[in-house]
Amino acid sequence: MVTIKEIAKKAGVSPSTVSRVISDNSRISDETKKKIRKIMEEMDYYPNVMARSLVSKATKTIGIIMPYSTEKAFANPFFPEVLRGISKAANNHGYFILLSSGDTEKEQIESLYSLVRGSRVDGVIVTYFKIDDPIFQQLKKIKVPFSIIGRPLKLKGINYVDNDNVKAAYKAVKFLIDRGHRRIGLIRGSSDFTVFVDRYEGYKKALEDKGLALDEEIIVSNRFEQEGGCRSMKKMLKSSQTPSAVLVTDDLIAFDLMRVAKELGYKIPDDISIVSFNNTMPLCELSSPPLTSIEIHPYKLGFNAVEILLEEIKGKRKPGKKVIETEIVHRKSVCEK
Amino acid sequence: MVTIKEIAKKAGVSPSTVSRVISDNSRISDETKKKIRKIMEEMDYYPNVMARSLVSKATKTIGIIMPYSTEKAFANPFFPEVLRGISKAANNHGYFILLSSGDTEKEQIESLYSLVRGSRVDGVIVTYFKIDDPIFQQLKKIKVPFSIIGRPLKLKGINYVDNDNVKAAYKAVKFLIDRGHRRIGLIRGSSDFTVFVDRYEGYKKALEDKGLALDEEIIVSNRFEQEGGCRSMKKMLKSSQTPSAVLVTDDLIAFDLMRVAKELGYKIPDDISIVSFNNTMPLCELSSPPLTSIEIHPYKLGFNAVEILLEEIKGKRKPGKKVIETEIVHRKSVCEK
DNA sequence: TTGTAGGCGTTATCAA
DNA sequence: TTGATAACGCCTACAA
Repeated sequence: MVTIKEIAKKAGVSPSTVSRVISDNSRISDETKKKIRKIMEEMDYYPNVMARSLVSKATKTIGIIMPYSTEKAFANPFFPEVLRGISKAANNHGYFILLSSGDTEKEQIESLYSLVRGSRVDGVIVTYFKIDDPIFQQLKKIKVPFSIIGRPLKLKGINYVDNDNVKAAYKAVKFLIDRGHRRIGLIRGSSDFTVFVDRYEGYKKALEDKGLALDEEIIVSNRFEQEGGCRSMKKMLKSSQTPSAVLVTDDLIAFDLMRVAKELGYKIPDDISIVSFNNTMPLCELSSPPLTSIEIHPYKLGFNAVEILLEEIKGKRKPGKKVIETEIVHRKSVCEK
Repeated sequence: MVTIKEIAKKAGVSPSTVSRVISDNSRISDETKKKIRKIMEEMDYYPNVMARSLVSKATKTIGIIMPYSTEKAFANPFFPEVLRGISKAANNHGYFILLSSGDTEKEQIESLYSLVRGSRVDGVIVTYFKIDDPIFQQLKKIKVPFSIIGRPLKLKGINYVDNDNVKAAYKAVKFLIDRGHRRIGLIRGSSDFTVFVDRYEGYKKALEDKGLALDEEIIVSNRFEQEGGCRSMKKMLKSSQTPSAVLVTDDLIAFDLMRVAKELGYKIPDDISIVSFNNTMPLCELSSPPLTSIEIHPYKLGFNAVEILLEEIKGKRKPGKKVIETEIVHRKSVCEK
């Protein structure tokens, strides 16, 4: 491994001169610069990042935290897509990305801890927001710059990127109402995540604004537990008055719903219209019928999470938020009534 | 940031003593150890990784290379799944993972270069093998331990993890033949990747063994180009004698084929049976009909790529390979003839 | 069992 | 415009 010293020796100058050439310091003669650059080339020199970080206190690396376990995270195409955006933005700025892992909450926290405390990263991006997740306390405690994808509960001094989920759900419900639907069900998703809370909020608001009553009978709360979820879906569909449309907070769940509905003999969209979230590709296009879904632009979410974070790291701005627009992608799972 | 020195001062010992306690050196009295550990706890000490790597020459980090662009890579659920396996194994060994990015071949190589030459990583995993991809020359040139997911062309001295793709394709074709199919088409995939070359090999071998002729008319080479792909598929389906079954080298392509086939009025599996590769979930289950596909265990591929790599890094073994078994997952896209 | 001193590869400060 | 020198935080002979 060739070092700055060896270059210096070969060039007959001091190590500091070489260092200055590397940083393109203005007070080095062009002549020396040229000479030294040539030697660096010849000797195939590359600066040692470790040594550099040791003095500069910066690693040019950001840590990424996925929901534990990474296992589940990757199952949902949302996260790879977010990662893509992060990757791209980081790359643009010459930053590297380090994936934090951990199958349990505890491992997750340990991983974060060692990442930050060991000075492996300059900042951290958390790809989700979950209420009461201890990771956020940890994050504040260890005082590392971070940004969140999702809406945190307490906003002061926190960077985050999010969709306006209230609005998105509102628009979706309005979309259904405009097409003549009056009895609209909801599959909510875990209320531990602000995403789902917000979508619920938008749903309620839209019904209210249009003078439609909220009916708990056609609101399903269960989620990730496949089993309970299916049972609740069935219950909803068989309720005293079957909904003519359902808003679902995640495509993957919507597919389950479609399956359940078909099992019970309902036709989609004739008997039941469905609008869902995430516009998961190619799933939404391939399902039958193709699913009308709300594009939330996970790539942009990731991309902007990096931008915001780096602005803070570079001291250019105070923490703030960035909202990514959403739009409904029309397919075949909704009919007019 | 609390350092070893501060701990030393507080404890009234020398920094080296503290360092020895950290590495649990056997020649430090239990008493001192206990005392110092307590102080470290109190002062919330955490060793600085950069400083440590600077002297130890190890980063406890492995770099991951996805096909450029990371963009496309994540579109195929195969890669997230591989990443999961890598992540898990790395975590088990206390290693971190650094994602290499780059939208172009050139960027990719630069990224790898700075990763390795900057001493950011102890080793590298390449998640694919592409014939003549300059990344591999680069890899050899910079002399970094690495392992590959996929079968490299020259095997000597290279770590790799792979399925036996020849065998897998062979079994798939045999499976179709056993069910009465005699005219079996193939959608090959780019011959730049050994994966696809091998699957083609297995296909040919199976036909040969069973005394069936190879018919170029029902072998489609195009791939990633959506357009040309569809046209070729149509051509195959409309060939002088439509195949009763098709082997497809990637689920995502199989879905395209299904769509094209349906457009042309063919029923699946009644008119055309399909077997494909990757067992992409939940896609394979959700498609109609659900797709019979070959599980290649991407998680295991990733997991073992790490294991092999770390064995080499730790000097425990010579480079070698590891083969991951495959199996056909039976669904509804194949019928008896 | 512990301390001293030098070094890992860079950068930054202060002189020259 | 350049060179010494110290420092970043840690590790490891070599001494004691």
